[in-house]
Amino acid sequence: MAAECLAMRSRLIGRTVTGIYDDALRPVGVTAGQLNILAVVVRRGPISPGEVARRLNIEKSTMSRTVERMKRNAWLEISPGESARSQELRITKAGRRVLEEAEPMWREAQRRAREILGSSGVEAIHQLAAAIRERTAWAQ
Amino acid sequence: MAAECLAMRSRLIGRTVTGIYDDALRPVGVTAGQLNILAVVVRRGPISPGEVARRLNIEKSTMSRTVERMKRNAWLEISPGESARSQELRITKAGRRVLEEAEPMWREAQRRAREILGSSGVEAIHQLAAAIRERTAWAQ
DNA sequence: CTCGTTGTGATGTATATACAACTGACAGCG
DNA sequence: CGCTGTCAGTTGTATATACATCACAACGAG
Repeated sequence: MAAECLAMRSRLIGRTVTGIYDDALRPVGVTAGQLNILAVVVRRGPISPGEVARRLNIEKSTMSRTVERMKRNAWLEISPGESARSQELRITKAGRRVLEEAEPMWREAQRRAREILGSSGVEAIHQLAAAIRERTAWAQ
Repeated sequence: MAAECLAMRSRLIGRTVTGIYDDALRPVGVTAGQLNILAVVVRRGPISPGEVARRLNIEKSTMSRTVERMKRNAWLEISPGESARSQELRITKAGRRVLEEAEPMWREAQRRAREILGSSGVEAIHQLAAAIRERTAWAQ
């Protein structure tokens, strides 16, 4: 069982790859997940947490807590959105700085990950992720 | 960046696949990771936590806490090992029962996961995991 | 034998994650 | 207008995970 469990194996891959990025990003103190959120927020201007979560296929509760940490770090600014029940996220100066500092490191991590996974591995991951996102799109 | 980050994508895959197993296993109250530990312990007789962790490529601290939970559930029994600094894990009757009940569900989850990932996806995951394990073997 | 090193686990602290339950706000319906 | 259902976000609770550090035992060199 342990020799073939797909859950264990895909988590192993996830842990390993995440480790590469988190190692690289440690000097900046941002995680891969947080960096991706920053990237989405900077790109899409003021955007609601829920929208970011949908774009990144993240649970809303995970998003809520991650945003909280990023706000604590003053990387994100949160203001009430159009309707009183929604919010708007904006990147702050500090957030922008983090993003700029982190980008080359992210690039380096991406390079190292490619190296470790091999081009077929990289392709497989992109393909699988795309398939999952498509499949989940229907649920949203 | 968000469109191509390998860390995000591999974690997405891991989350999705894990979700399939955890859904299937929920009635028994065991997670995929715990089930794998049970499988290793039942197979390898009395075995130390460290050894299990090495076999499953799990951090020793993660292992320590997972074992604690499984002990709390009375699925595992912990006794002092040969040397005073090591321990021996044994599966209990309750643990065996869980394993038996869970196995068909695990099989079903595995089937569903295969279905979702497709045969090329399954192959890619096995291949990547194998490569990572090999690569890490050197570090151990 | 003593000291420094290494192996095994435990623990502190922090993030990511899930699911369920909850709150508040809105929107449509009767 | 008042209900009812839905949407956005939060919070409770639990697991998985990482890294650093600690405690302790065991081992090996001198």
